[in-house]
Amino acid sequence: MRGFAEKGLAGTTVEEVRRRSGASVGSIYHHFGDKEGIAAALFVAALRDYQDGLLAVLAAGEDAERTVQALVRHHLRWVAADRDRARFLLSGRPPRAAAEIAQLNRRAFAATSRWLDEQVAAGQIRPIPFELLYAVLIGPAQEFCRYWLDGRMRTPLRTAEDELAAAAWRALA
Amino acid sequence: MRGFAEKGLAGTTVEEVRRRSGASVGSIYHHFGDKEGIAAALFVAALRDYQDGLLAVLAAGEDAERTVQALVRHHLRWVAADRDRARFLLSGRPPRAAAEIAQLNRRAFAATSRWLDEQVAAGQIRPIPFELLYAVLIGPAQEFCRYWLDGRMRTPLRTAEDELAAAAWRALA
Amino acid sequence: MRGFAEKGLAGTTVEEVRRRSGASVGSIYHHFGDKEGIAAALFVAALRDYQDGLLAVLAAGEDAERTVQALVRHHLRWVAADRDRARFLLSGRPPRAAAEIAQLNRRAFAATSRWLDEQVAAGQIRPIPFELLYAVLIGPAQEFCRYWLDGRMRTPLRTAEDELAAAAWRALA
Amino acid sequence: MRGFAEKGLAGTTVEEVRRRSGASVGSIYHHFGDKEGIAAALFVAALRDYQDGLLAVLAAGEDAERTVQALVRHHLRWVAADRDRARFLLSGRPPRAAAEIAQLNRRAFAATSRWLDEQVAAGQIRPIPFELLYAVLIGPAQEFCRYWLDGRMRTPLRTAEDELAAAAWRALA
DNA sequence: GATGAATGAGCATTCATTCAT
DNA sequence: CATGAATGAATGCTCATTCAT
Repeated sequence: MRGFAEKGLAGTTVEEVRRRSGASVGSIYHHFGDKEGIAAALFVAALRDYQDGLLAVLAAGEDAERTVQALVRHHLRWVAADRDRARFLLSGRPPRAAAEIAQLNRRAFAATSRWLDEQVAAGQIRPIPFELLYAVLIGPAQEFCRYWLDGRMRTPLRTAEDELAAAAWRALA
Repeated sequence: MRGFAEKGLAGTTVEEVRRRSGASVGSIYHHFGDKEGIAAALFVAALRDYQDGLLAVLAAGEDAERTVQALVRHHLRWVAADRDRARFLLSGRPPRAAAEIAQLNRRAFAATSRWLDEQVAAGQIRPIPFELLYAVLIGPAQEFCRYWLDGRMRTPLRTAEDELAAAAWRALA
Repeated sequence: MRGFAEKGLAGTTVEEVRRRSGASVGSIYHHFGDKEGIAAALFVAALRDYQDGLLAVLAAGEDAERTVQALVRHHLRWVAADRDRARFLLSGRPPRAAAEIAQLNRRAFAATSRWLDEQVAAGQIRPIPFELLYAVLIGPAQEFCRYWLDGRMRTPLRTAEDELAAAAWRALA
Repeated sequence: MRGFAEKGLAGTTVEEVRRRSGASVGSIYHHFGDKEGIAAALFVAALRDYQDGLLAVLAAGEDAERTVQALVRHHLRWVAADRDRARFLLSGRPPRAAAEIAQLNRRAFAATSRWLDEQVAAGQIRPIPFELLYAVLIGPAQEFCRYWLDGRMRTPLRTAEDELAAAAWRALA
C-alpha cells in the first residue's frame, strides 16, 4: 500500500509487494493476475471502506448541519486512521477495475444525491448542482489532508476539524 | 508534461520525453542531469507560473470579496488553460528541486499571509489559522478541478466558477 | 573469460557474456549480482585452481631442487592449459571479492612460507625475504608467459621449461 | 595516465582525460584523433623513456655482472619514479600504434641481442635463447614491481634491489 | 587551432511475468 | 495452490565523437 501510495503503480515493484506482504511472487500472481490487479484490489477495498463510513453518516438521519459536519469529520478521521491507505485512495489514479469502482460510486452517488434533494427541498441546503456538492463539502478537508499527509501542516487534524466542518456548513447552508 | 501528469515520474520514459521534445537524449541529460531533473524543471516552471497569477491578484488590491473570488477564478482558469500542466502540478508529487520550490513557496506564503492579516484586521475575513486558509479558499475549486481533469464532470469550468467563487466567499466572510 | 582477459572488465559487455555462456541476462544477474560479480567469480575459480596445483607440489615433499623446478613447470603448464583463463588471472586486476581472494592467498602463503623456512633451515635454499621468494621463483616463468600469451614468443612453452626451471634453481640454491 | 593504468582503455573516459589534462575535448581530438590515440601516445612515450634508460646501461660498457645488476636496478628505479606511468606500461596492453612500438622494440632488441652475443662469446653469460633472456633477467624484478605497485609489498624497492640484482646475476652467470 | 554543446548508438541493469517443480 | 529461478524486453544513462562557432 505504502509503495503504491508513495511511488505510484509504475514506481512500485512486485518484489516490494512480495517483501511487504510475505507472500511469494507466484502466489501474488495467482490471486491478482498482474501488478495492476494488486493495486486495483487495494483501491477497491479502500474505496469501499471510505464510502461505508460516508453512507453510515447519511443513514444516521441527523439534521443537515450535523450531517455536513459529520461528513467532514469522517473524511479527516478516515485519513488519519491509515495514512498510507489514504494517500493511495486520494492519489486518485484508480487502477483499472473500472467496473467495480463504478458500481461502488453509483451506490454512493445515489445515496448522496437523494440526501441532497431532500435537504434542498426542506430548505436546509442551498440549491447547488450535485456535481459541485462534493467539491464544496469535502474540498477544503481534502486539500488540508493532502498537505497534512505530505507533512506540511503543523495543525493537528483534530484542531482542523472544527474549522473545516464549520466552513463547509457556511458554504452550503 | 503529459507523460509525467498521466503516468508519474516512474511511468514516463525518457524516450517519450525525447520524442515529444524533439531534443536528443544526450542533450536532455546535458541540461537536466537525470529524469527527475526534467520533471523538477517542469514542476518549478509550472509552479512559478501559477503563483505569478496568484500574486498578481493579491497585488491588484481589490476588496476582500473580489479578491477571494478572483483567486478562485484564477485557479480554475489556470487549470483550464493547460490541462496537462495543471494535472502535473496538482498531482503534487514535487520531484526533488526542494530548494527552489521552497523559495517560491516562501514568496507566495509571505504575500498571502500579509494579505490575510490585513483583511482580518479590517474585519473583512473571519479569523482563520493561516494553514487552513488555502484549504478553505481553494479546496473546493481544487477538488472540482481534479474531477474535471479526469473527465468526470460535465459542468463546464465557466459555469462552476460562479458557484465555487461564491461558496469560497461564504466560507471566509 | 576470454572477454575479461582480452578487454578487461569495462571492455567486456554483459551481452557478450550472455552469448558465450548461453544463460539469459536475468539469470546471470540473479546469480552474480552485477558484471563485476561475474568477473569476481571467474577470478576466484581460476585462482583456486592455480593454487591447488601449487599446494599439491609443495605437499609432494620432494627435495628442494625438484620442488622448485616443479613449481616453475606447474606455472607454465597451467598457463598453457587454458590461455584465456591464464590471461585473465595474470592480468592481475582482481575484481572485488577481496575477502575470498585474501582467504585463498592466506592459505597459499602459509604453506609456501612454511616450506621456505624448512628449506632455508636445511640449507637447501638461500635465505631470502619471503616477499621476494615468489618473484625470484616464478618471475621469469611469469614474464615469459606474458609474452607467450601475447603471441610474441616462438619458443614453445615445453622448450622453455627446462631453461626457466634451471634458472630458478640457480637463483635460489 | 592514472586512468588508463588503473582502469584500462575502456574504463577511462575522455571526460576524465580532459579533466586531468586541462585541455578541451575538441583539442584532445584534434591532437590524438581518438581515445585510443591518447593512450597510444602515452604508451609510446613511456616505452621510449624506459628503453632509453636500458640502452644507456648497455652503452656504458661495464662488465657483464655490473651490467646485469644495473639493468635490474634501472627497472626498479624507473618503476618507482612514476608509479602511474609504470603501471600503465607494465599493464602490457599496448594500444594500437603498433608501428611505432615495433620500431622502438627493434631498436632495443638489436642492442640487447648484440650485447648478449658478446657476453656469451666472452664466456661471461651462459648461453641462453635470446627470447628467454629478458624473462630471466627482468622477470623477478618485474614480478616484484607488480605486487609493489598494487601495494602488496612492504619491502621498499631499494631494499629489494640488491637481492633481485644478485639473483638475476646468479641465474645468468 | 580551440571550445564545448549536441548527438545517438550502446550498455548495464531492472522488473513484470511465466512455469516447472 | 505455492514457490522462486529463469526470461528478455524495456529503460535510464553514459560516453566517444562531431561540428558550428
